[in-house]
Amino acid sequence: MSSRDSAPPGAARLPVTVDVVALTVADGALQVLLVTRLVEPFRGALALPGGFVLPGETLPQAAARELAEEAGVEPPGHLEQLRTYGPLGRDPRGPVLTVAHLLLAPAFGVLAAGSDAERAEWVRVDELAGRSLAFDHARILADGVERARAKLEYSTLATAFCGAEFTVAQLRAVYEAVWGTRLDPRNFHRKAISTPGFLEETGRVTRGGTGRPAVLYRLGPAAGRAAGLDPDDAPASVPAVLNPPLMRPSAP
Amino acid sequence: MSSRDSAPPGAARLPVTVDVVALTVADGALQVLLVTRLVEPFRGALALPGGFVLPGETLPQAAARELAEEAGVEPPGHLEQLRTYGPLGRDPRGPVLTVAHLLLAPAFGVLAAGSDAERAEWVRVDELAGRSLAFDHARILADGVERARAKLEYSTLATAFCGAEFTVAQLRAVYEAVWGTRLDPRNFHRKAISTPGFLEETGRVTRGGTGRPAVLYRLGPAAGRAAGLDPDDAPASVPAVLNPPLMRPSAP
DNA sequence: CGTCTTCGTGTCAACCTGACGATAAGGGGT
DNA sequence: ACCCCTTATCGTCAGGTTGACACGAAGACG
Repeated sequence: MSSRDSAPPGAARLPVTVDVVALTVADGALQVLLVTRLVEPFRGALALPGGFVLPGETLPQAAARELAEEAGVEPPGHLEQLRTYGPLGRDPRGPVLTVAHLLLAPAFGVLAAGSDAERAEWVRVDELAGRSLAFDHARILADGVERARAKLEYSTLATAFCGAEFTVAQLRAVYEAVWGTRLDPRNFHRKAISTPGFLEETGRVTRGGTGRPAVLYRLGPAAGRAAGLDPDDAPASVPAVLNPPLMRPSAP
Repeated sequence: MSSRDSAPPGAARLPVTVDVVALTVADGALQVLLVTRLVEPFRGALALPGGFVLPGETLPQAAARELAEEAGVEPPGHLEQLRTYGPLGRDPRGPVLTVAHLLLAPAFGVLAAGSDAERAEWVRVDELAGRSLAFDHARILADGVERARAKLEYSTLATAFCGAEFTVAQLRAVYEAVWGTRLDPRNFHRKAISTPGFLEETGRVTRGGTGRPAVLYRLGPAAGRAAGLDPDDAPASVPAVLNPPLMRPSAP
């Protein structure tokens, strides 16, 4: 018998949460926003920011609200859905479905925790090896990092880690931090410049830094800018303009 | 205040469904399994097979059960999660969360609908242009097809459409059907053969067909075979062994 | 005015792709 | 047995892309 009847007979009504893997690049390293849990279960453990979806909320809205509550700011950057986990075997209190999201953003400061808010902080991903997270958040984080690494290969998403204007060297630093590798500056420069629609010259250059000044670019027309908090968060929102892709080096 | 308390205060408990984009290649075309709805809403309309998640079920279990109920068979092939579609604005009865899945399988027969079961049938994707599906299933289907097209580029998933043993020409036919393009048989053969770990010779050849007999292959060791109904459906279950990828031709 | 540092351009071999010719190996008709 | 048709597999070759690396450009600093 078909089970899409108007009144689901034995259908489960599940509590639904959103968890956010918020990544940024700072100090030359990939960092993730984590909170210290103040309540059971997993009290005192590190966890991804997140919480229950409220009635009348869309998923991106819930993700943005939780980020705002726990980091204290309206986060910029690119937000996309990552994957759904559950509902069994991931919360000791019972079945819970969680829709994980991925946020790629320029470094932004987190508000010091006020009163009962969970304390949020940036943690270097490479220093999390071995440390355990609450729930199944270690796996969700691993999936998010892998998604980010893969997306840099064939999309222009690396620019989501940069500000509005950036140099080719800053963009390269993003790739190096996310992939954990070193890239040849000259070859990277050639690929970035020669990819049509990737970078758009602003006409301005950096000033005051050490070494020769660098030309400033912004994200070119080929990429759909500002996927931001698009309520209809399209999966193909970032087109694959890097064709052929910029591949991460496999073996050293 | 943090909202991951043990008793969610105003947290929504949502009905959750799974919908399955089941794709196969038959008659040289990409086809999708659709059912005709027998109940409101969208009575009489075409829809993806799917239904409510039952208590105590995992998501892949629910997807497999719905497929079995509506197609009448235990489907083989590769099942993976596609994406979750938000609770708002997609079902006239109210908020419903649906976790869409993607099944890539060799052609299998669907049981003629028994009694009250919805009638399931294979429909060519290219003949669906313009026709509308129930709920937001048109968009889910589009996302699933796009995911399948993209995955063929850098993974060995095309073999999920084939049986245990197949020829290079059959594999090429899968690419041509999914991408809707023609590929040069000689260049495709070279790429498929020269990719390490992709194909493994069985030592046997086809018999009886027209033309020169072809060598039979099976999926090589580089790919994690049988992602099937893995309860812990890993997202990175299919490694990117096609490096550099096999790119679909862009513009003629 | 050197020197240091980083930015940007050029060069070159190795590799990969797309286009396409050539050969191999069956089946079917005469 | 032979020709012909079809499909599979192997080669060849020009053009584009990558990785490695030399070299000039342009500011900061002593």
